[in-house]
Amino acid sequence: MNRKAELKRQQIIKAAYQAVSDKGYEAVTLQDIADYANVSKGVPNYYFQNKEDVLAHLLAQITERIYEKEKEAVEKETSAESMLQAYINTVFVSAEENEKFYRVYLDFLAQATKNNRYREINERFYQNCASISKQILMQGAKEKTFVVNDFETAGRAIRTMIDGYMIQWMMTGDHSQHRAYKQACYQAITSYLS
Amino acid sequence: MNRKAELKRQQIIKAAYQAVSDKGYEAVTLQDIADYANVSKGVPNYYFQNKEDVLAHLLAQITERIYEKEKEAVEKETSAESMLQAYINTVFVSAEENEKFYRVYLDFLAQATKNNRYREINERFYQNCASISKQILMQGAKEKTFVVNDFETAGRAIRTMIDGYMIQWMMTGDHSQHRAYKQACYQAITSYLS
DNA sequence: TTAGTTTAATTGACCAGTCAGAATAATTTC
DNA sequence: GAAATTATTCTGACTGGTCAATTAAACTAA
Repeated sequence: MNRKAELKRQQIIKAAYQAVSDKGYEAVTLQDIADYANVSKGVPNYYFQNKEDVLAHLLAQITERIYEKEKEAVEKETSAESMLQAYINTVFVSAEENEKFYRVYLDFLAQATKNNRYREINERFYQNCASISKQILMQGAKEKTFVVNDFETAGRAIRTMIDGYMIQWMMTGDHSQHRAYKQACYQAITSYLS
Repeated sequence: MNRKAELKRQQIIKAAYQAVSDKGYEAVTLQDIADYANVSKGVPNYYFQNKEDVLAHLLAQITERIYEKEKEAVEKETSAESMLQAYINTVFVSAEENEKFYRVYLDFLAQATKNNRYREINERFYQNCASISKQILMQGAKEKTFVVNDFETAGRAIRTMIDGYMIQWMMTGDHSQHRAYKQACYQAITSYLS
């Protein structure tokens, strides 16, 4: 019952993810989302308040999932360096997944400047990312692997470089450069932290 | 004659800039652009092929102007450190101008993943930025102020951090943090280069 | 049967681009 | 230098199309 409804909602969110990735945030229609989910046009409106509601759930879900993956990967490691490496590896999973995610995420970031709901969801994501960075940095400080004055500042710097490199990679439109950007990102961060 | 037409085109591009900043890339209509320019609906279509053409000219113009300002500011300086400082100062001009520019620019970046014309214009902008970074880094290497292995890599890293910090600042929605983000950006770059 | 779910049809709104004709500016002619 | 002619620019109604959201009808499974 409620379980089945939850599955349906998942189905719609997943379809919305694919649809936004293919067509872009604004271009996407409820019809598209319904088509990708193999349901009729009315269904998304039945399970969600409106189009924005579907998309807000989508943003919340993809950022939450990314965070959980990152957290899990980092917590498996023990040394600061391997934690950082695991973090970067999880962020730069693969060209295909990264392109899909950042196409959608970038669209939401652009919207977030005018939409408080998206901004809040993203704010939570940033804070989650900051908590991961802090974990890595504290380990690094303990080991004396990294030189850290202020955890807050350094944590922000890490996410800055990740997002910055990812966007630049996106703009090249060249999947084969994925590995190179990942390494450049890792080196920029370690260079910053030493 | 041709001069007058050019003024009119400028008027429309300027109006489009304001309109996109206020309403967002996709939400903006030709009617909005006409309204902001105080002309009737047909005028943008008279001076440009279509809506996308107006917006492509807008992107080309704002990126070109930013580049020219940055270049001019950097070339006034002589030491690597002051060049870098001048660069950052020009990027982080003021909260108001930065918000306006990045609101629009971020919208275009999101579009660029699906629009080759925008991607190419942005690519040119990236290359222009890279040439500025290179100028600073070469001076830094000569002075031995900065440690640089690869100009290409370091140049990209600089722009990465600038864009990353600017986006994070945008997401805070807090104008009063502008100065803090500027300094954080400067410190991250110098820290990376030493 | 009936509550939950899905489909199909409808409504009302919006928009890009077109175009015919109006208005204005430039040029020519006498 | 005024009138006539031509070129340029502007206007806004109109077209064809799209869309979100609503509604009512149909289906389904307990």
